[in-house]
Amino acid sequence: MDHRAIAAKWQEKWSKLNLFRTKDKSKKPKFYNLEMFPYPSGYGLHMGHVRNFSIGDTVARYKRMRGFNVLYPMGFDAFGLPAENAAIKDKIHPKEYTEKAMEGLRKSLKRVGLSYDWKRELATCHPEYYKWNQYFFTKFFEKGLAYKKKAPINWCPSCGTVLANEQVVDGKCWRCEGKVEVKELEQWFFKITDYAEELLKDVEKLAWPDRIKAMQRNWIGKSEGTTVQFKVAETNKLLPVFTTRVDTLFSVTFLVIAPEHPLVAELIRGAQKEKEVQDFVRRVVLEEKFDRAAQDKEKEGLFLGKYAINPGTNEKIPIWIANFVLMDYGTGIVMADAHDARDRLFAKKYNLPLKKVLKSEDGQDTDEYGILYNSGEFSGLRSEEAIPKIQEWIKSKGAGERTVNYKLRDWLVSRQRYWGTPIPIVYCQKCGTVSVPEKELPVKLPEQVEFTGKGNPLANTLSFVNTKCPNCKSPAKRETDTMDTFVDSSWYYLRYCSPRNKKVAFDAEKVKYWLPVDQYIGGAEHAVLHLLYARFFTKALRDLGMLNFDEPFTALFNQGMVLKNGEKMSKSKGNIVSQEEVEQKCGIDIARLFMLFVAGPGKDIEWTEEGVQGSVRFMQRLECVFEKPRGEKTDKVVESLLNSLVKKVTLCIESFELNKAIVELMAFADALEKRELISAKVLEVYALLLAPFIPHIAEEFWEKLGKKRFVCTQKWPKANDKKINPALEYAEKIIALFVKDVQDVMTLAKVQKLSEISLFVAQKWKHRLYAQVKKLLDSTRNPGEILKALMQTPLRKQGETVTKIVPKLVQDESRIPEFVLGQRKELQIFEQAKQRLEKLFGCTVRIIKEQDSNEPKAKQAMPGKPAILVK
RNA sequence: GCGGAUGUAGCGAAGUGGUCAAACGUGCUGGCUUCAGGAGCCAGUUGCUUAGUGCAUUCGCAGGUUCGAAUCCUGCCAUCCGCACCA
Repeated sequence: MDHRAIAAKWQEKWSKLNLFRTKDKSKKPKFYNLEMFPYPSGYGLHMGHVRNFSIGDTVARYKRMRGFNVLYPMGFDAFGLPAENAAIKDKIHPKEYTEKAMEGLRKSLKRVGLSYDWKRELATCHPEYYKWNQYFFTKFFEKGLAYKKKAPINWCPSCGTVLANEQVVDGKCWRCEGKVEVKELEQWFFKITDYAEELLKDVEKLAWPDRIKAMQRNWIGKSEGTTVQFKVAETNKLLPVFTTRVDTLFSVTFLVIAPEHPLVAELIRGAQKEKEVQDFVRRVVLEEKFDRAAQDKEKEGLFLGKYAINPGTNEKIPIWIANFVLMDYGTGIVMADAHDARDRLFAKKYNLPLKKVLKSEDGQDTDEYGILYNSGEFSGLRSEEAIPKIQEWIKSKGAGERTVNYKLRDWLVSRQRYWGTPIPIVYCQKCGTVSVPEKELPVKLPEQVEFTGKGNPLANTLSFVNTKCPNCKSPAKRETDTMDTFVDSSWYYLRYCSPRNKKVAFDAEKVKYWLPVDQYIGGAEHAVLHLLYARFFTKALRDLGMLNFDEPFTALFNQGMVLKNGEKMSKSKGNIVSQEEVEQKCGIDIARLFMLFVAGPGKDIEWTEEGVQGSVRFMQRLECVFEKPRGEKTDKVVESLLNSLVKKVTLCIESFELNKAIVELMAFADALEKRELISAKVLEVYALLLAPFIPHIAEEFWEKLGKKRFVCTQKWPKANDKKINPALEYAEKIIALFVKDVQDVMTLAKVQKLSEISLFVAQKWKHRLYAQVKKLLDSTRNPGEILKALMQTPLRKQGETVTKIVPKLVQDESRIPEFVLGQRKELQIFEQAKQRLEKLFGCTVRIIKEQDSNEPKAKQAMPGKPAILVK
């Protein structure tokens, strides 16, 4: 088979007939299946992408066959730094670079045979798209959700721009891994902190991987505690301190303030230590923030020469500044006590007093929750009791209150780069900061700019900077920062519902129909970046009255990476296996099949030639199977296997266990190879089941079977689930078990005597009986006849009978049904079971009543027990 | 330190209280077929043993619950990921 030709053939047919175009109206239930859209980097598609998208495509195709109206779109996250860096380096305009890359990516994606609705394609760098980024920005601005402030921010010198907190990893830039510095700059922020509580709370509602949910919770970092106001001695100044351990209040012997805290300057103004403190602050602050945060960093501090009053003890305690206190957590001031390891270290170094106030139940020193002493009226209380009481007491004194603190910071969205959405703000001397009204949007990115690699090209483009105030029409200047590209990806899933609409960002009716996304698929690298921002956007737009749901992605699946030689594929390591290469070598269906088969879709996999060979062989076997002569009738065994195959494959896809589904499909090919009687009907159903996994080849098979239209538009097969008497079913299961053993014994041991078989079976039965009886009692209404048969079965090796065991299992005797049925009825059940077994196994089954065995032992063991013999 | 996961043949990976631990794939060993093969078929791949059956051991380690545990509970150990001087 020429896999490349087949793939091309069917891709063309699908596309010609717009087979995957999605309608916005349908009587079918909707299913929004979405993959994180790719960044068009110009390096093309590698197997990591192919795996990711194949998983989504398999689900989409399956859901379509199951009768869902499936929205399965694709687009490009097209703004971003690499395009701009290419412009500086290779003198290609970012627009050109990006369009080229998208063109290449689009072609590659189509060659993978992914069933996207390409009519809905979008690219975030097009003005028709980013216009709405700007629209949302102005709405956020009006509502106070977007604001500008001067703050110390993360600056990446190599990217020449600021970064959000989420984009700093280990003190390094998430993109270029360059060292991040701290700068004081005026920047635009989105007020994501307003949603901290809701973002945290709603994590519980999500059908997301635990890992991702934990990371989100962790990032939001809620901690409940107390803000205590420490009065500066001999003044009315208050120093607010956040603590989670207010039970150690009476242990506080000094305060420590972050050096860059604005109150520091105020405290020392005019004091004799002023100069010394300023020098210290300058030195510490100049140190890079992320070096300073290193755990093994030597703790350094300086006494300010001032004192505060501990509201617990009313004692005068010294105020220090130190490098280990973080400005951006809590209030930037900590109360230092003897029950914190860091504070103790610091106190030791500078000879500060310490005072213990906690001990454990057994009188030992402890830093954990314990029993208070030396704590005034709270002595003797346990920490858990003391905390709320101290909070109350402090509140009544006006010296503080219960507070909740979050680690989450506001989202810094300004970027000093060209290739992004211009922030739609104008600075007017008269009117101040003015947002651009909707009718003047989009503020287009000027194309005639110079890429020098120094500074923001927009800031150097006067024709862009100089404008008129939208209010008063007097000369004004534009904001030259662009938006973080994560703004683009925070709402693209809404745009897919109406991608060409020029009047609104998204058609409310259509969004109401399609959203939220039923299945989102993507890598774990966006655990706190994109996923948190998108959640925030959804909630913010809801509060602007534009959406009526709280969470954008109901279910999330993290696919694993594709490794080569144990490492993630990357350009720099030179271990990229490209889509093109694989398509040439073995065909895209085989590659897809391999990646879905080799491990669960959530695990990392290694790309190996040997592994792919397995899929090649399976494909060859499939070809043989589909070329076998076909009859009218089908082997009964095949029919039964097919029925259970349908059930299993359906179940596996539903639970994202695509690897297991393929295992079942492989096993069925084996069975077909060994059988002679196969009807066309069986192969048709088989082709349907294969279709989501190997879409092109399955179409080819379908055609070979003489079927019209497409396999991918057919209905998913239904398993034949006949309702049967549960008692009968049970008898059948037991007999099936019997039959298997008898077969084993007879074929392997070549033993003819039934008594020997009985012995063998009886031994094997013991443990099975427990299970069966247990299940029987749980699941069957009237299992008397079978139970009786079971209970009469002696278990000779252990000298036990079922009768002895059953009461142990069931305390409630009443649950054991009465045995009203006699021997004759019992045989009748076996007779019925026999008939069904014959169907099932396609062989002759005879019921034999044991008589006249020569072996006395066996006779004793199996008195008159019906057995089944297979021929 | 906090949080999340994972631990089963040489490797990848099934099995999550009971028919059988190791399906399926790959690798390796032997045999058959072939001019040849990076092709196909058959057998084997924890140990002892058999003409065939069988017996013992085994799911990171140690306990516990159960008639019965890879599976449930407790405690350790190892690996991976995220956060971290978070007060």
